Amino acid sequence: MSKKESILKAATWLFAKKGFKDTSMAELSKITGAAEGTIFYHFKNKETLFLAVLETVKLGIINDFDRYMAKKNFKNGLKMVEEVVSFYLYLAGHSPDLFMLLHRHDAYELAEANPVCREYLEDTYNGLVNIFEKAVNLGRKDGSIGPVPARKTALILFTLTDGLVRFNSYNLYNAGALSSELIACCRRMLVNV
Amino acid sequence: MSKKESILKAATWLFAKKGFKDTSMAELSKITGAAEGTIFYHFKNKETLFLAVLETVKLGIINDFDRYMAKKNFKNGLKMVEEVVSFYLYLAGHSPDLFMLLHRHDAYELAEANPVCREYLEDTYNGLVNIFEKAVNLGRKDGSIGPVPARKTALILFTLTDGLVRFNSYNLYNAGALSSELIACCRRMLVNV
DNA sequence: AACAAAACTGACTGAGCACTCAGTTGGTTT
DNA sequence: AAACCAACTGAGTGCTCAGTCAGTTTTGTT
Repeated sequence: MSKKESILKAATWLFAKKGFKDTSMAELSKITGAAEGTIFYHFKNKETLFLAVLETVKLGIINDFDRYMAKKNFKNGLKMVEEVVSFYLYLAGHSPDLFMLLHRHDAYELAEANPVCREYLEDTYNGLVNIFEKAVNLGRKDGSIGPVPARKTALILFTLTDGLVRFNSYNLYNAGALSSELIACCRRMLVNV
Repeated sequence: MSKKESILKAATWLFAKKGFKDTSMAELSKITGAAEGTIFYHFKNKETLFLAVLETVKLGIINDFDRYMAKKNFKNGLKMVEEVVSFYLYLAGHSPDLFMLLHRHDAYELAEANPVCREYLEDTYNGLVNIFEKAVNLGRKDGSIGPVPARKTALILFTLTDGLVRFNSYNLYNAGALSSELIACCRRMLVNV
């Protein structure tokens, strides 16, 4: 792994763990073994580094989902929704850093001023919501899902799933214990009666 | 309004707008017209001030809900769920600062080390989830809601509603346009068939 | 009026921070 | 071997910030 790569990797971890402001370049330098100057040689400034991290997060999540979708074929739309929800929870459990970064306010604050940042966020969320929407549309066609508006329902499904992941990271409630109930709720919400 | 009160009020606004780290005592001093020394006379340090803010947030939200519940009587449990969701969205729209503070990571990070902070958060969330649970239990009894586990369902309803509020504050999607669909989803999720 | 306590002040301090820059290293080209 | 260059270094710089403190003003009490 090149020094640039290890800086990026450690930065992802640190930004996720501590947030933008509480991540210091001195600590990043210590963790990676790279001099502070080296960090600024590869990344113009802290904000640029953060943007690079956001891009890898976006690519990482979208790539994980693509690979999952490629090797699966779903019985019907409703089943697909259920499995997408499950996979989302699985991913969030296995790559907590990626989701933690999306759940902090840092990126949204930067997005207000920085169009590139905004684009990364929109791409990430659109990619995810689109998958839910595809599943709902499939279910509408094959009859497993009732007459619900696809896009809005996809947004709600996504919000619900993502909200549970977030709650889990707060350590206030154990959202893991809710996952099967979550899927039951989605089913009741969608199923064609 | 005493100087202490105006410091607390301005701090709530600033912490919500900028987060803990990006809120400076110098700016707080300028906004309130109180000298920096005055702030530290009333609040031992920045963290103590933040805790005081969190307490007012907790009291504010719980108080708002209490007053709402006191003057309402609901047709049935399902209707109550719907109206509680609506009221939550209404409150979040009218007191965005309170919810923004709960949606930032500052409080959860502090809660890891500070039991008082953790208690404030748990009280706030428990107060809210309990209201949802009451509504679900009512619906189970009066038959408007099907045989769902009350606590878990309440948690999911809360997560869903709160998730929508959060998404709205990100300015990525307009969650306001989703509120009626949200209530329809809750209804489908709960209704006794 | 005299006094004490509480409220308030703002210049100051020391620590931490992002970022710079003059210089070094090690590999490749001519 | 000379010239070149991208990668790398870390002490140094200027700035911001939370928190302090010695002193002043306001308020309440006798």
